[in-house]
Amino acid sequence: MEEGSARRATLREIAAAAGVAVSTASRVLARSRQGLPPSSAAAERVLEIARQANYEPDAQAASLRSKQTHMLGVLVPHLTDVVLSTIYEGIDHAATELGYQTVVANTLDSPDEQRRRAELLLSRRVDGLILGDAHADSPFLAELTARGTPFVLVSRTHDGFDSVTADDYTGGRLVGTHLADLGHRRIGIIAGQPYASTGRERTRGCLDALAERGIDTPRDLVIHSNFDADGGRAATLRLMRKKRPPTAIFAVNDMTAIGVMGTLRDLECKIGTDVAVVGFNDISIARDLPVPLSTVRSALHQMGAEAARLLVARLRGETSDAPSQRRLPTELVVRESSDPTVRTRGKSGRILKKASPGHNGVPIQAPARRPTRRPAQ
Amino acid sequence: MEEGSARRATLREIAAAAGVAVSTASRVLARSRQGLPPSSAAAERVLEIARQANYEPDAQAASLRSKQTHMLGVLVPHLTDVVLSTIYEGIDHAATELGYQTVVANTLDSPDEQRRRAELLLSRRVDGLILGDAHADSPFLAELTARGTPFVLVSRTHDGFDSVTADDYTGGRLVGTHLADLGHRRIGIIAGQPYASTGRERTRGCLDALAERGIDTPRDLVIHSNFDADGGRAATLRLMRKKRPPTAIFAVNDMTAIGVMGTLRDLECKIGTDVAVVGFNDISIARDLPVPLSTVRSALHQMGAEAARLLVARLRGETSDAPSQRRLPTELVVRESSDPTVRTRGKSGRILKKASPGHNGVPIQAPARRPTRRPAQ
DNA sequence: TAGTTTCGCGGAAACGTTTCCGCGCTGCTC
DNA sequence: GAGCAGCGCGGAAACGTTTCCGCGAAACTA
Repeated sequence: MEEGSARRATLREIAAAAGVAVSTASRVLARSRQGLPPSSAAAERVLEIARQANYEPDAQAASLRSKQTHMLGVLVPHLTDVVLSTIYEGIDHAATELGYQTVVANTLDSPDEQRRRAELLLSRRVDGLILGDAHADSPFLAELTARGTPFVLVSRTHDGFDSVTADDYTGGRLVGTHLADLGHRRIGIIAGQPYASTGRERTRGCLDALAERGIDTPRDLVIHSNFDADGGRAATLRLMRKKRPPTAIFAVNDMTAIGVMGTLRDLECKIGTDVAVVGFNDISIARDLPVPLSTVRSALHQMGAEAARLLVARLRGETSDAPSQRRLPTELVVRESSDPTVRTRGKSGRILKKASPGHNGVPIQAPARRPTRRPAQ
Repeated sequence: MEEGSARRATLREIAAAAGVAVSTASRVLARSRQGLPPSSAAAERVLEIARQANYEPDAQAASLRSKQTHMLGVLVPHLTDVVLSTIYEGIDHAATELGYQTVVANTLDSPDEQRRRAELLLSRRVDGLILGDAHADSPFLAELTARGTPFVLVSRTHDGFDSVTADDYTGGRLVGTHLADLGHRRIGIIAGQPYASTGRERTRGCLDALAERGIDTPRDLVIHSNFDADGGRAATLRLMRKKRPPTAIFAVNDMTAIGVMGTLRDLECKIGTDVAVVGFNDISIARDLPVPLSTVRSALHQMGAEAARLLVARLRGETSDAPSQRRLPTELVVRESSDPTVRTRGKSGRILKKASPGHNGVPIQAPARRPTRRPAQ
């Protein structure tokens, strides 16, 4: 093969050069990594020599002995989904701060692939897992628990396990309230996949808020779909082809909402005037779209970071045993896709309605807005 | 700490149960992993016992001895950029097929962070690196070569090193030709960061194609920016505030183009009519936008996959020594943001112009399109 | 049948760390 | 000044695998 490959210095060499035993060198370097100062002349010598030799411990060897890899495995449905990649960036950011590295894998939301990739990560001996693709009905989480593998859910939750999510239910309520206040009485919901807690909770929140205002939503206006633009396209066609199509559509995901808008445009509906559209997550392009998208902002980066911190706390045994189900607050961002009277120029001029964070089941007091004319069908 | 943590079976235990030496067990399993059938009764016994015990070799221990981790490190500016995450999915897909795992890290396009993360990956003893964030002027690549670290560039190229990119120059030419054919004579280019070969090549291609048609683009119409929507916003404001603003804008990146469209909307310009907009990459939402975006399609997933395959080939010493600079063909996708007469409904109805792949410097023969009226102002 | 090659097996070393254990030294206390 | 606690050091084992080496049996050749 190649001749290059400048061999990295080994601990044995450092120790020999400093005239100490390798155990001593190991201890000195470990202490220095914890921020402690060298405690003897020999220790200083070791540090200096290591620095000069550009020594980096071999993580493989270290973790073979210590049984700790300082790696976290992350499973997500799709990194090309900006929601998940943002969460992952948050995970990686917090993990790095805590001295952990992350390894991520796509599972395409397939239970088989989820198992395969988890097994692969576990054979790398990751210290724990962060799962962004929890399925409502899968026995996988229970199996992991039985095996004693530490893990934390993110984005989607599941009873009985640690999780960090947005307050999806309350977020859904915000949307229901908003659309009702605008005068809508017939609202279609594109609810995502039934196995994802995100879509379920957001849908439930919206339906509850509507019901409290005397608006009953027939079953057939709630449609399941993929969490991408194509899912939004397909669902929109089904909704708009009904005898009495909705005057507003809530897509539980911004990408889906973009598909909705694209399809409405194709159908020559004016977005926001003929049909109101609201999404969820406030991904960065939402405000940059030719018709800016109303949506519910959720703290995706923070969500990932919190999940990583929770997992590391578990690994360190710093926490109580009860499952921690953290729900991050959300806020409604109104833009022209639901209310054309809101002119949002550049960065400013947005209207936010904050939810009272994490307080499920209590109606949000959103300031009543003037009911708009019922949109032409 | 915990009592759970069902210990995984070790090779020693498997060997003992089968009544063979661990070296034998190791060989048998290695052979079976290569698809070879067991060659003796003892071998069959080992395989059966391993299967029952759900045995998975400890990757740490294996690579400590064998000096091969079967891991590839991937560095990208930002995974939240769908261009990079798509490339990464391609990398991971091909790597998995070849029996490699990938570890990815964000570098935020910062040279310091690039170094830090590369070092971290290397201390995990990854077998090689795939770099998606090559900087034009950085000495980093030469250093890696000097150290004998195998690597391949993706998305951005650099003289003298392996790379897999889109044929950015020809892609840029397609845009220049398209806009000239539409009758535009004053075209703004939002060129991305000067250190990225992508933006540079695309810009150069566009300028060349225009120049060949007698259109000279003043320097001040070429503006550098970040590769995101905000970059597009800022650059558009600068362009449109000029005494003689352009009638068309080429953003070398779709996200940037979305920022352009958002800003044009704020300025009350009609996209495609007042000002034509063209992006680059054809990310999936381009066609779903309320005003569908004209853009140049590049094979991002394939690009990542090719990069992974090239790196693995290098690792296996299967290739010649000369640097391989692969350029994947691109094609123009015309939509309403540059040509409102193209009505693209749903999935169909798009017009594609293919580039002759990889043939730099030769004018593309695009069918001449009727010149449109010069846009207002 | 004897000699030679082939082949698979077992033993043991090796990979680069961390951690356990025992020992000697320092410094304190009485 | 003697005894004892504390501390840091060196030696060595351990982590779980792969790979080298030598040996014996089987298979083939002459």
